[in-house]
Amino acid sequence: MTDSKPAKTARGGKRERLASAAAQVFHQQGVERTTLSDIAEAADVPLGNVYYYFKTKDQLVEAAIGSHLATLRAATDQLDRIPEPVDRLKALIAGWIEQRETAARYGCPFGTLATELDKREDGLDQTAADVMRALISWVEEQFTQMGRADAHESALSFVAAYQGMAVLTNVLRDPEVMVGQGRRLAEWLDTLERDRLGA
Amino acid sequence: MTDSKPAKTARGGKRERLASAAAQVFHQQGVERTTLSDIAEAADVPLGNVYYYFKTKDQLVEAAIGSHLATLRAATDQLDRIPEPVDRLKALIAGWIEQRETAARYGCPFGTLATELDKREDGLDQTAADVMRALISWVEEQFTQMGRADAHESALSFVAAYQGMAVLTNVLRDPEVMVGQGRRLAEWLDTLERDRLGA
DNA sequence: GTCTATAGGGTGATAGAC
DNA sequence: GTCTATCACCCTATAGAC
Repeated sequence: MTDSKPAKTARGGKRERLASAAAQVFHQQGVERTTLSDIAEAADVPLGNVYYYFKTKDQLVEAAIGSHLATLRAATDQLDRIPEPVDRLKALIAGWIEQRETAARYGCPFGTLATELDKREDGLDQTAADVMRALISWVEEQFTQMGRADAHESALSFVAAYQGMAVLTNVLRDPEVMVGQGRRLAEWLDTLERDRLGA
Repeated sequence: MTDSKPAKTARGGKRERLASAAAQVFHQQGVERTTLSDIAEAADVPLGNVYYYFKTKDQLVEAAIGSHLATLRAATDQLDRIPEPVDRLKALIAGWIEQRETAARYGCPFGTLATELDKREDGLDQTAADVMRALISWVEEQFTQMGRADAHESALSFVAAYQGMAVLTNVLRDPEVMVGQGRRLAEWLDTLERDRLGA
């Protein structure tokens, strides 16, 4: 989806550099406030050259979404090595807490992008929705393995809790919100496990 | 803050019309994608005339935030008439669920605005943060009246849960997410009350 | 007070030299 | 394949007629 060119890209992988620079700058400035020259500069590529790799700005947005999906895949691949599903979810929370300073300044890298794209009327919002669905599915699988009958609803609650605490952390500009709310989310997981073992 | 002009506004309250039109159009299109002529048209005011009431686009953003604060105040004033604090929170959730179709299409009117403003570096994001704090404070007061020792943290969780379900409802374009997650949030309130009465 | 016409600045996109 | 120069457009904001 991201790099299916007939093996023409010479060296340096400028396309990847542009895609990942786009993801970063979009996160910090938002899509609308970001100019192509901002991205070119961040990727250290001459402005006019951008159009050789991406014909439109929207294609850069699409590439940025792909970049987020790749990041998600890499993260869940790592988490899947943890034996217990509940610990995988806790490790995911720990990762979010680690990113608290970034979240306080710019919000969730993917959530804020998806929110911005949802104001538009083109199909880009659906591409973003697919990434969110991928996260929810992975979380749902953990709840299923934990033996929860309401795995899907629980997964929605779990991801919603994260998105919500990211919004508050960002709006209040307070990384400690992420710490405190992340802890409460982890405690909720403990409650679920206790109920399961107790019943 | 919104209308402190020396009683010059002739008739019709064009200033208020512009402020509330701005809030609505910003919600649907986002601030950056909204032009002054979009707002002028929505408020049924000639484009050039906008500058008589607001010298810059940023002042319209500020007015829109003020409009959201007024909406919040009106809502909590109504809710305060309900005898039991837990029922006030439940009524708040019910109101959010009622707005589910709008949330599915454009997200939380205030949360998405605050998120967009947080990408900027001017002080407008702090004005938005004040409104979020006002909501959290009101919710916290209800938890305090319910006898919760962790009223502040609970209020953050409550508002975060709403913001999160609004994000998912919006990104997934599915109003039913708000229904299902709203119900779970209400059930959590029931759990708290049961624990309190049981202990 | 109200509105029209327009200036001024900046951005996405293209043509074509190297 | 790589990059520079530039076009064409749109939007904010202003000057000034009514």
